[in-house]
Amino acid sequence: MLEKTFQHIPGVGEKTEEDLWSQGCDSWQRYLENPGDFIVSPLHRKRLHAGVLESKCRLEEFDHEYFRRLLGTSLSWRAYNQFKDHACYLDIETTGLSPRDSHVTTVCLHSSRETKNYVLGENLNELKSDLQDYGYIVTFNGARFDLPFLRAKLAIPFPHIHLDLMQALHRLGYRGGLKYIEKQMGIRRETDGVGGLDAIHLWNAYRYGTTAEILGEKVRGKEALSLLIQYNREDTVNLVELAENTVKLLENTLKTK
DNA sequence: ACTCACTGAACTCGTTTGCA
DNA sequence: TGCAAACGAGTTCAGTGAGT
Repeated sequence: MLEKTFQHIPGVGEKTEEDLWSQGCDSWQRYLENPGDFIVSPLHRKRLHAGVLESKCRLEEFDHEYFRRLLGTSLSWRAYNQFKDHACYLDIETTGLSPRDSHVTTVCLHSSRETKNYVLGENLNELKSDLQDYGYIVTFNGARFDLPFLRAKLAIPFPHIHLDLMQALHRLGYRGGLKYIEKQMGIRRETDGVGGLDAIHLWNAYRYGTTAEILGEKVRGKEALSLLIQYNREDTVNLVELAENTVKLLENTLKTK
């Protein structure tokens, strides 16, 4: 999908890209082979040629910062398939909603290579350097929650291409939270019924020895942490199927245009 | 409960097109 | 070549909604 995208080239918008596609110009390669076959204004021709050549080079180098800058948030999904091997899926749990008076308690980072959990007071400080191994991040509502939280609390920069599935699914007409949309798409989870507020209770049960009542069961200590990690892990691992479905659906909306 | 990035509508401004 | 109309990209801003 990325290699048929022209909108990231400065001066080229949705209309010009649609116009190129309707003329049969459906990839960078096709444009470079026979640029004269396609009717575009002289200004667009100049920009397209330079833009397509540069895009090809940057993709060969997997220059995620280049594509992050030019694709922006609404088109980041188009780079998903090309950057899948460089992608990680991220979800965090915290003690509240605001970074001002809350902490990050656990984080899960999932990729094709490994699934790693980070826990406050244990290995949370490893997250920042581990993230440098990736060029693409997938989250659910991460643009407004996970990433700003990590920036504020752990000073983590995010030069990655970011696919926020909530925003992408919103454009497809899906409303509601992660668990609700998972159900709609037939994605199952072991920790069904556990929510974000429970994650706070589980952390307190682990850290301060209080008792948390989760799905009618009383848990505390290591058992509470173990359930919190499992919940965090499922939130993250399920993003893979959700991302695959979302990107396919977005591709279909373009085909039916 | 609190936060703020994103969306979409409305607008501006530069470019292209069509005609004489 | 010059002009006016049409088009499209970019910018601004208010409202929305889901995370723990």
